[in-house]
Amino acid sequence: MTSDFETQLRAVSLRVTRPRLAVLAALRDHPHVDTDTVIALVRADQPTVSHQAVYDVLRALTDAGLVRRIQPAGAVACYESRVGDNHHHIVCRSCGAIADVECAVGHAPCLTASDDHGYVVDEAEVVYWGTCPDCATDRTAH
Amino acid sequence: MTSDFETQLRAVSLRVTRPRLAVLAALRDHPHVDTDTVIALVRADQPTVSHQAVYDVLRALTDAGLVRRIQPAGAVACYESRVGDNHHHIVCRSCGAIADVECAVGHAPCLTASDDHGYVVDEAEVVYWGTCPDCATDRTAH
DNA sequence: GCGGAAACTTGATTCATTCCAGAAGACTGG
DNA sequence: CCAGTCTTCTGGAATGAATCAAGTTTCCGC
Repeated sequence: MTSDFETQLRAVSLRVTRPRLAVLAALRDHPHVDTDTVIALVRADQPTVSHQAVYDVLRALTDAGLVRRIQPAGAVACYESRVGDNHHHIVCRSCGAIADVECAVGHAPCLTASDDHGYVVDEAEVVYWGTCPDCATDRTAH
Repeated sequence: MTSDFETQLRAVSLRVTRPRLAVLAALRDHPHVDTDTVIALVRADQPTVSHQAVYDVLRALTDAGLVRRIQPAGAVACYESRVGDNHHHIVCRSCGAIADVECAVGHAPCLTASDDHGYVVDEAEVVYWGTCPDCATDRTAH
């Protein structure tokens, strides 16, 4: 598993360092975490890692395509390690929880813009907004 | 036109003030502007308006549903006055320009999550990422 | 092992956004 | 038309995620 991360890093020509392995491990175990949480998780394993290193690593991994950065409006940036499978997210308006949603159609016919204004579109991102089960229960229970 | 804004404000039980009218006018004339630009546009008409008032007004108008807040990942918040017509946006990765896209299908069949994880979904937001014509030209011309 | 380059540490800085207290302005009932 | 009341606005300070900068350490090919 650790060696798996190592393989991933080498595949994109990135050096294998402890902070990077720790970040990848943290994201594997905790999907949809914000930067602060990543820092805390990494430090549980490697206490001397600076927050700057985590920001740096997350940027490097995002640029390399190993992790994906998601940032719903009004929330801080979150990261996840699932990439390349075209899935989307549901965000709770109340508590900010994020859940994965498989792309309903796979080949995404609906995600071709009707009028692209001359833009070259390379990705369509879908965010569903709603209320998560916990918050819905709270509201009903009042 | 000004009286039109006044009618809109009264319809949602908001007081009619100069800053609010100026913000609505600015958004009508300039779609997809960030907060700083709104402040500049408002001050062109009402030089004494504080930045805090603009933030306050934008929040009030957003809560009331008169304007819509959009915030693509990695960009500051932008606002637009088109609401209620279920349109989406194309964002240029290079320069951040935003263009409107009509909803391709109207009733949005593709925007029903395949597995909602128990969430109550009330909105599906679509953001297309790509390159705008200007940036595409620059890149080709090199 | 060794040299060069990428990555990390520490600390300060930026900038959008929010918080706060007091003053001003807008609506309601008389 | 006028006073009272409550929302809204002004001005200034504070917050916090994210970035920048300089110097040191670590990694990798040779």
